[in-house]
Amino acid sequence: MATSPSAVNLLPKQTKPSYHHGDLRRALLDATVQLIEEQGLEAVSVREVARRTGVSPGAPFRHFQNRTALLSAVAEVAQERLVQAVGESLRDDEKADPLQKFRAIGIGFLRWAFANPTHFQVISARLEIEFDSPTLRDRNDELRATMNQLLSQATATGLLRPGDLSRYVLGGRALAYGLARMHIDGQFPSWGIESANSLNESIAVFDQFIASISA
Amino acid sequence: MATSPSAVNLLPKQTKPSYHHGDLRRALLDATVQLIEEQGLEAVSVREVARRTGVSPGAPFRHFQNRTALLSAVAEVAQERLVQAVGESLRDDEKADPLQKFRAIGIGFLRWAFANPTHFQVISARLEIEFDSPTLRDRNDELRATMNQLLSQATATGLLRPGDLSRYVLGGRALAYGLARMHIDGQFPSWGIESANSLNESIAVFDQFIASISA
DNA sequence: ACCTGAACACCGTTCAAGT
DNA sequence: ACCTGAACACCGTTCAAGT
Repeated sequence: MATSPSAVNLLPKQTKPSYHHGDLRRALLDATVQLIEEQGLEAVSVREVARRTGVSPGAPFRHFQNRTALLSAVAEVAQERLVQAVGESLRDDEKADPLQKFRAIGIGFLRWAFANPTHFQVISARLEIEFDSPTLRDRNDELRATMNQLLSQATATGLLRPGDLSRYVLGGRALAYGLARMHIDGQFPSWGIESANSLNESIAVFDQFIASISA
Repeated sequence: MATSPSAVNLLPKQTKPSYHHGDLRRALLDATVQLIEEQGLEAVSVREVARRTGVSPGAPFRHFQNRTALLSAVAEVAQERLVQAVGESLRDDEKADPLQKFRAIGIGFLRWAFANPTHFQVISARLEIEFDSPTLRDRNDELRATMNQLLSQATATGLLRPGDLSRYVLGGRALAYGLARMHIDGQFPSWGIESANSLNESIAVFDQFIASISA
């Protein structure tokens, strides 16, 4: 109750919270996300984040080793949500056949990336810089294993066109990743696709890929 | 002859060229590329580029409006080379069938991107920031038109699986783009693929895509 | 016409000193 | 234990002054 922002009954003169016991780390992450949403990734400076959070320029360095670590932490949170969204998309199609489940992973990825372009951009930027954290690697391994299994099952039930399974997996992943990147890079307009339609079009492209690799 | 760097017969004491008539613009571009190759995109500062070129901190601004414009100019050169490489790849397969030509475009793209990761990264970074130059848009339109034609012909000659042509085109492009991005992002190792093998594997994935969309 | 070099307003990061 | 605020070495960019 004491940490709740709505608990303003005592000491109303304390306008700026001192964060001396509050959750500065979380506040910094929130401010960073908001700053990215307002001004883009490039505009993120540790000083500006500190300013928005009402602390001194040096304060963030008690919680994050450097600017990269701050952005990396934002990416970590974002990736957690992405993985969760993909997982939910998979669970929504629980009764579907293996190939439809494989599709659900890709569609879940696309839906989330298009709905959260800022977060996807941070994830993507992290990949560009950081040489994989162990948690990230584990999650990748897990998801890849799931996709491989699904395609094995699809093969067993005669749903899949013959071919190298892990190359279908990598292909699906690269396709979804490429579409999402093209979106955040603003490439769709120059491909004759209005922004409003880019998710639908991307899903259609992915669906045609799924149809192509069907038996 | 006066502008040739090998014409060092007169005035050997003039160790640092003054660039007062030389091609400072080109020298700055070269220094930028070299800096990116040595230290990465993030390390590019206008001041460091100026330092390496032997000019004052303000000099580059006579040739480029700002840091972004400098990087953008590097990207422009890079993109020219990419387009040229793709064109050559296409011409190498002049006698091939339409679908093989379509394949040649994708493979040419992949080969170039993997052989020139630095340049590809700059191109990709530019897309992230700049809202398409007219030249870029034209080149995109042209290439897309070519790919569409090829798939039309492939359909006419019964080589292509039924489906939406422009979605195959977009799919092929997104797939190649995604694979190239995964490479420069260093994602292949965490996909169980050694860096040395990532081009071959990417080509194999793309080839399996081509096979999938074959009739 | 093209470059210098000082100047300004910023940054990331560190670290003693405060609470 | 956690934050402040001064300090340092950078940056991007501008602009008078030099050649």
